[in-house]
Amino acid sequence: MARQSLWEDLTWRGLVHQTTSPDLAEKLDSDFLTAYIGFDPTADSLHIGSLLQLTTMRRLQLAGHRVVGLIGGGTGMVGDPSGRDDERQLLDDGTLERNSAAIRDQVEKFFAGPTEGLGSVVLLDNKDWLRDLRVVPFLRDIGKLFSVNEMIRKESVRARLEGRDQGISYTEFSYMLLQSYDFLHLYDAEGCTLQLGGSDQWGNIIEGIDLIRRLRGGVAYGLTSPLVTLPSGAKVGKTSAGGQVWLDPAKTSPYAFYQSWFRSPDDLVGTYLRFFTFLTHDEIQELDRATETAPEARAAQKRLAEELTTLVHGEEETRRAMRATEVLFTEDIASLDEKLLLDVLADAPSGAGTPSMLVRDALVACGLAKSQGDARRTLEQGGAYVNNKRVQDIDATIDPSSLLHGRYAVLRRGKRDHALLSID
RNA sequence: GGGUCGUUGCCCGAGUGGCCAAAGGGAGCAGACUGUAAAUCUGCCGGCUCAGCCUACGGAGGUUCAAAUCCUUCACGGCCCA
Repeated sequence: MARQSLWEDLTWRGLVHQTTSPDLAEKLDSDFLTAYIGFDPTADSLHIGSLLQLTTMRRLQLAGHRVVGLIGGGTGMVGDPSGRDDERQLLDDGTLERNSAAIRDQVEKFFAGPTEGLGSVVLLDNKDWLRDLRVVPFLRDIGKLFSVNEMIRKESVRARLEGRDQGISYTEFSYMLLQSYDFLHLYDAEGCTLQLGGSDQWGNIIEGIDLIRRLRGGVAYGLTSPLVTLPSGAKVGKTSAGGQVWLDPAKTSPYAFYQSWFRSPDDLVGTYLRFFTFLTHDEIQELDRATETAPEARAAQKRLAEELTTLVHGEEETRRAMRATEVLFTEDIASLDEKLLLDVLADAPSGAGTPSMLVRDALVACGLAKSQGDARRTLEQGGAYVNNKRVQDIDATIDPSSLLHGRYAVLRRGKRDHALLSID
């Protein structure tokens, strides 16, 4: 059967930032390639930046290509200078090991499920071939092919050379060689001819392609996608607390995950739908129109949040998040039965209190305010709510008769952050 | 190794003996406006038992009635020289 053009789809979605060769478009649609994409084990979970890499892998897989997910257990020992203005803190082996394992699990989970008719997915860790590299042969065979003149012209390096305060260590300077070597290795061992990455990986990718050409006379390709921190440099997918949005439900609850997408600004929601979801072009365009004609309904944001939460956390968690979203912002919250109330707030921070305690103490106890002063300020400024009713008196207490089911109070700070206070 | 400059609050960055919890900007928080959006405007933005007190200007020690500011020393980093 005629394949739907992957290239056209990627282009339409805005996922193509740069390619190393115009031939790639043709290749992607006519051949079955093996492509790889790297994941840095710098934390014990992937975040939504890497979600883009996962979905892109998925798109290739759906088109029948074979994809290799490469965990950077070896390169993680060195640190990629790309896009950083300071030297990386090196992780110790134990941490690296744990991070690699956690990320491996997440990637595996993401690709779990029926695989019929799809390209295969392989997970590898570059420590398996980098760890035991021997210095002298490496310098002789690989290092020889790199020109320092060229390397220091790379943006990632130059920024650090010109920076007044921060230099670059030889260790990080060598990173490029290792990533290039990865590509060479995968070319040899897996027949991999395409590397995907964020646009900040461009420099590293073309060095790898060069290496393959010079050492093997082979042709390999690179395809970069835009960085998710987009146009206006907007705060993409930060939680309302300003933190990173993780894929690990223990680090970012499914509810918080859902909410972070639900709050996408109008002018970016269309981009996100294209980047992250597998909705059809028609569906997306329809949502674009909805945003234009009835922005207050936030149909696009809703759909985005629903799709992505399902993709990452599954249907059950998504249902819970949606249900919580429906009641959490009105005084109707008092009408929820106890089980549903607890269910809905299961992901929110919580704290224990005593009857008639000061509201400001309660805010701190639940973690909604980080200090007494902070809580006091929130009250003064009219940003504090108990059971979605605004409270402004600094010395207000929790009225025992207003407790839900005799022992709960739902605290809220500002428009969006909730917490559950339980009274013994 | 030598010389020199630097290390300030979440980040950038002023401050070179008292008027400094420390200018300015950014980020963040709250409010108005609203749609759990953006923009704009206003207020806040170390902690506390909050008109006062405590902790802070890389670490330690010292000079002084008084130090982010001066001295000594250590650590880290930039640049130049070897």
